[in-house]
Amino acid sequence: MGKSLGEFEQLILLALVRLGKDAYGVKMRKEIEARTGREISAGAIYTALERLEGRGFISSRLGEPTPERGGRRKKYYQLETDGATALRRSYNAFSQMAKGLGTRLSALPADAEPKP
Amino acid sequence: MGKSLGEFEQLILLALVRLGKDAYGVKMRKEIEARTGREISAGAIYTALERLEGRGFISSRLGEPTPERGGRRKKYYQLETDGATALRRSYNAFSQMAKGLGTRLSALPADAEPKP
DNA sequence: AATTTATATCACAGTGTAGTATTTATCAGG
DNA sequence: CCTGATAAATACTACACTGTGATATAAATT
Repeated sequence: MGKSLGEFEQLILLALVRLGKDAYGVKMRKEIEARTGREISAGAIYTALERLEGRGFISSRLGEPTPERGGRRKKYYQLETDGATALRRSYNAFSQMAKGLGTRLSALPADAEPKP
Repeated sequence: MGKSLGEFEQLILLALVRLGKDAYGVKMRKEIEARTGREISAGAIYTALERLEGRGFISSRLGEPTPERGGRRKKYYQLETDGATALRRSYNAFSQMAKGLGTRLSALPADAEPKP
């Protein structure tokens, strides 16, 4: 596809930005679920993260083990230049397309009516 | 995938809402290109439109021939209930995830810095 | 060893896209 | 009025990339 992001990838990068230095898989998943109300399988996150890293959009480092009842170490992610660019583009594209439609969108429970 | 929309599909539905009764392939394409600055092949639009119609998200009707130097008839699209629901969801998800990040996103030319 | 936290792998369906082709209309010349 | 040229628009094809659930591993603590 090249430079652009899928919808899910967008959400992941947004979660990453939101969480800042505390961005790792499990937490991103919870963040997205909490904010969007949509359920996400664990696997989906990691697959997407790997692909994003493969494209150089994000980078990762392993965290130190924390004494919180054991468990595997966290893998923290950081947004890279190309990822930031792509995210900004997606964000702008969406904003430009949605600009001025706020009301019409929130008020679309049934079908769309062009003008009253 | 079920109910959710891809990024491109979002843009198409947003274009559709924007254009209202004047929403047909060529015009949607121009609208998206004009607003997002990103080039789109003609084929991409129609493939996506067909799939969206297949899912019942939109419906279409053929327009009458117009005397504007000939050419095939336009196919006008309309947003259906399910499509409106899906679009609203996508929109809300994105908004929720991006909420408060406006500044941080616009100001991400290079790489991300969590906090100064 | 059992339990917990977290990430990894797989495989298949769905979406994105460019490139090429086809259809349908009008226009101009004869 | 036919007929070929031209214009406008949509359709088809094929392949790469993304979305996703299911299942499996791994690494740490108790």
